[in-house]
Amino acid sequence: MSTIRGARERARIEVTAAIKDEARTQLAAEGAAKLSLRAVARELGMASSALYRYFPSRDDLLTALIVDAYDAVGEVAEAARSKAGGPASTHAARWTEVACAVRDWALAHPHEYALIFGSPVPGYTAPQDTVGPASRVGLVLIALLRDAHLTEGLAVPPLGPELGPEAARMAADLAPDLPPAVVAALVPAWAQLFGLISFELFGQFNRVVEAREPLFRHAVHGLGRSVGLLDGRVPTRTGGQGA
Amino acid sequence: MSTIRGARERARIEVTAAIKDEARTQLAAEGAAKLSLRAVARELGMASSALYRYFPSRDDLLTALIVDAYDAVGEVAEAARSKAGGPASTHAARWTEVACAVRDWALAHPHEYALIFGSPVPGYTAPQDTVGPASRVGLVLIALLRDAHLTEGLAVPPLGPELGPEAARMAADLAPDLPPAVVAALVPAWAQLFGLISFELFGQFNRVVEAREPLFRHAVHGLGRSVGLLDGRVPTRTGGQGA
DNA sequence: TGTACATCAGTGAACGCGCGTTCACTGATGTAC
DNA sequence: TGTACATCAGTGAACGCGCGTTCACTGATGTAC
Repeated sequence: MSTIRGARERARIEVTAAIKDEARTQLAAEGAAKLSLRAVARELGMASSALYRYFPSRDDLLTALIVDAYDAVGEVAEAARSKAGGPASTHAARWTEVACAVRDWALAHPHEYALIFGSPVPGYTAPQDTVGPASRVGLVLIALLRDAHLTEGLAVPPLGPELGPEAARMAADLAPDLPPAVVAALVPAWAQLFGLISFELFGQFNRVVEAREPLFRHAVHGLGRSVGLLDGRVPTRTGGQGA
Repeated sequence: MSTIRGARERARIEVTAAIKDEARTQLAAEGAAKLSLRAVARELGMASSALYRYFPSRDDLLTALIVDAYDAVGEVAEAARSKAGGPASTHAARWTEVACAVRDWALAHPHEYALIFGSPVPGYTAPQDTVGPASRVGLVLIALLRDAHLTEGLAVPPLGPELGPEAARMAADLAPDLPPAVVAALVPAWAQLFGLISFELFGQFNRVVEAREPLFRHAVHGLGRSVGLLDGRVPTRTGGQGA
């Protein structure tokens, strides 16, 4: 009977979720390196050996948390893009909203952020399952730029000749419909966005920056300009709707 | 006798250095979280208790490694600034050389880099001793911009009014002789520079970027422009030698 | 509907490990007179 | 120059801890006939 089998399956899903939730709690309390199966089991009132029915090893639990974290921040970014501003709002504004949403998520989940954007956990190598979720934020940025390219147009950034082949290769891989120069600007901008967040989160801004959100918005606005988004202050306009 | 006391002191200095060297080796092999006093002692052929004559606890050894790492990358940046190009070279070129030197150091010492720019080690909070060394790279960038400001001049970046007070505060703290708008651009640029390096080092560029050095130079060049460095392509020029 | 069997979640004890830190000690190095 | 004493690097045993993982097991849930 599918409902009865469903019951067992539902129980499995619930316990799996409970394990991950408790693991996330411990992550927030102690960090990834100190995450221990025994402590999770203890807190859940189970024998530590029981967890092996759900995750074959500690590393697999870690992998699940990593995938979840990538998915969480990816979802936040996607939501911010589709929600941000009415149709009247500019793509530059949407760009900023996506970046702020990612930052907000990071501030709310610092240890999950560190898990995916901090130093790799020693002795742990990310398996293939993580590469899809890992690219979701990047895909949001690409989609946003594509959208801008097709409507407002983009101020295509300058591109030195020594970067031509790599820009073409990356564009072919990531966004064949965008000018290579835009892709060659976007990839670093993506890294730089997370540099801003990491510095704030990991304490490098302590005793240096006080008004962090305004400075972040300022920098993100600049990043938007660097990838070609028009903000009204730049009158020159290249590309655009099929022109 | 000072030579005899010197002998004891010199021995102390040598053993301290040997401990840190071995600890760095283990850092490179296993990462910071797995660094253990016992393993260091074992490798050195000492009793583990002997290390307590040199470092009162594991955390103090970690702190020493952190300070050393900040100092190492700071020195590399300073050397790159004073060495880069003859007097004929532009400040934009020097900016790029400093950034490349930092990146080269990071690629050569990935675990030491992760120690200072990755996620904080769980349960460890950096003591006061680290704040001086931690700012050395930033100081190099400030000095470079100051130099540019006094000779070539800087294209002062735009600054929204909402950031005015924070920009003024940061400028007063960090570089009272630079325009606040430049400081408000430099601080994020500093974070973004390390964002580029971290993404490369921590694996986010895997399967995305192949020609990493050219892309890095490209992005760093853009960062230089964002803080107002003139690269010949920007004819407008503000500020400058007292003008 | 009832019975025999298979599946599978969860138990609890155990293995073997490495860790940070403390402590009383030995013996060599340095110091004061 | 020689002797008594203080300093200090280094030892080795021990404490108490938590960890990941395995294994034989119990008992409840689901399945086939």
